[in-house]
Amino acid sequence: MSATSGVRSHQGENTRNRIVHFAMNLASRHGLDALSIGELAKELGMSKSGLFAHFGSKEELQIATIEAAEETFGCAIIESTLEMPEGLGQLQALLTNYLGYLENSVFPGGCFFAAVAAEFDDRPGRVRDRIALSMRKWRGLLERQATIAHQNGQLREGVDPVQLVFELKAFTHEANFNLRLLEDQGVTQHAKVAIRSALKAAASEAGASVLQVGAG
Amino acid sequence: MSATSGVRSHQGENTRNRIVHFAMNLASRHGLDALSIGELAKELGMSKSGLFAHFGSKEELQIATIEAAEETFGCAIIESTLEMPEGLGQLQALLTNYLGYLENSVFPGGCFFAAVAAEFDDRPGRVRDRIALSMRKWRGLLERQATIAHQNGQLREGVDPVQLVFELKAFTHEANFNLRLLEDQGVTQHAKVAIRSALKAAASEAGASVLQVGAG
DNA sequence: CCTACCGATCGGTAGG
DNA sequence: CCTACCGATCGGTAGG
Repeated sequence: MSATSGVRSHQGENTRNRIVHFAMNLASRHGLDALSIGELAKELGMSKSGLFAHFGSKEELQIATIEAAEETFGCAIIESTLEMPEGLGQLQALLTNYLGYLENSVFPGGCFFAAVAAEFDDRPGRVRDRIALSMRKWRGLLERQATIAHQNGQLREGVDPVQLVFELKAFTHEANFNLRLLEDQGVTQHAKVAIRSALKAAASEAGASVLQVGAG
Repeated sequence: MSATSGVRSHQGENTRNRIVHFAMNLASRHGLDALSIGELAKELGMSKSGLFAHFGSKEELQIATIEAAEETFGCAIIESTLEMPEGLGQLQALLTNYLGYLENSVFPGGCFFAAVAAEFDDRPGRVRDRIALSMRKWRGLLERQATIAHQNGQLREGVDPVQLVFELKAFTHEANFNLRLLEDQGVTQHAKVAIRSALKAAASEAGASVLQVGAG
């Protein structure tokens, strides 16, 4: 990156980033529909039409918000695993990072995608499609590592990588759900126990050697 | 019930029931907040204020809608299990019925409670509290049967009934989630396989004899 | 980025 | 149950 490339960052882009970042945190708590352009403008100290001009429609604002959340999700959960050897170890790391993302409240309203997926799952359109794309990417990442684990002989015979990922992902979603609505003590503990025992049950001897004992 | 007791059913109650029933199906798709009194009145062919008079506030309408959904949930899932012997068999039947409730679209938007729980989990108030009560009742029912199974020697030593219910409930929620957003083929199949193998792994010899082989 | 404005719809009320 | 209405807010536009 050259010293002058920063010139390309117009002030408009910075403002847009500020808007989207604020919208992302708000949407994790109250949903993408409760994102009112007027309220957003008031809280950011700008005029409604000034904010609106950055997007052109509420739908565009919602999609930009989803894309920003996807990047935040990637930084919190995926990025640190990319240098690990692929397979069972990376799969376990992704799940551990997801639970950390819940515990650390990376979004103030819990998992952004769980929240907006439930909100839009019955409303066809571009917003729903963009959310579904994010969810498929995440599931694909988990399934890819489970499949590599399978190919590397890290899973016991007869273990279906897709079925395994269904079960592991179920535990992470249930943790988010219980944490948000029921505010249980140590609810992520249930998820950690479930994930650890599912991974141990699925691992071959070669696989067991790469599992972190203390982690989820 | 005497032949004249029906006189107590005022016409107002019938209208109220019609409203709540319609609201319940609408809310399973678009949420309890999108329940607009004006739209609801239009679709039911009555005036806004006429409909409003039955509840006095939108919050009361939302709570009445949750209570109606709880009854529908009970009829679809719980009622038929009450005459079964308690323990592992009833636990399995409740889970099987839940998956049937998804497959049969008892609510047009999937599981009513999963939808509204995600919507209100970050909005303190009476609506959220009523949703949380429903969820705790349902979880309590599952934990009760798992505990009875434990006491009856239907579970293997070392199996924690609460942990077991966490895992089983996770599979049912994941099925609802995938079914709504990702519209996967045979997604309840993953849940059925997961539930069956979790129950089999948790069951003692005595427990295994009460499990239905074909069921979830 | 702004002010000023549009029609539509919101929850809720007055009065019958 | 109704008509008629309230103030507030919605997404979006005109014009600068």
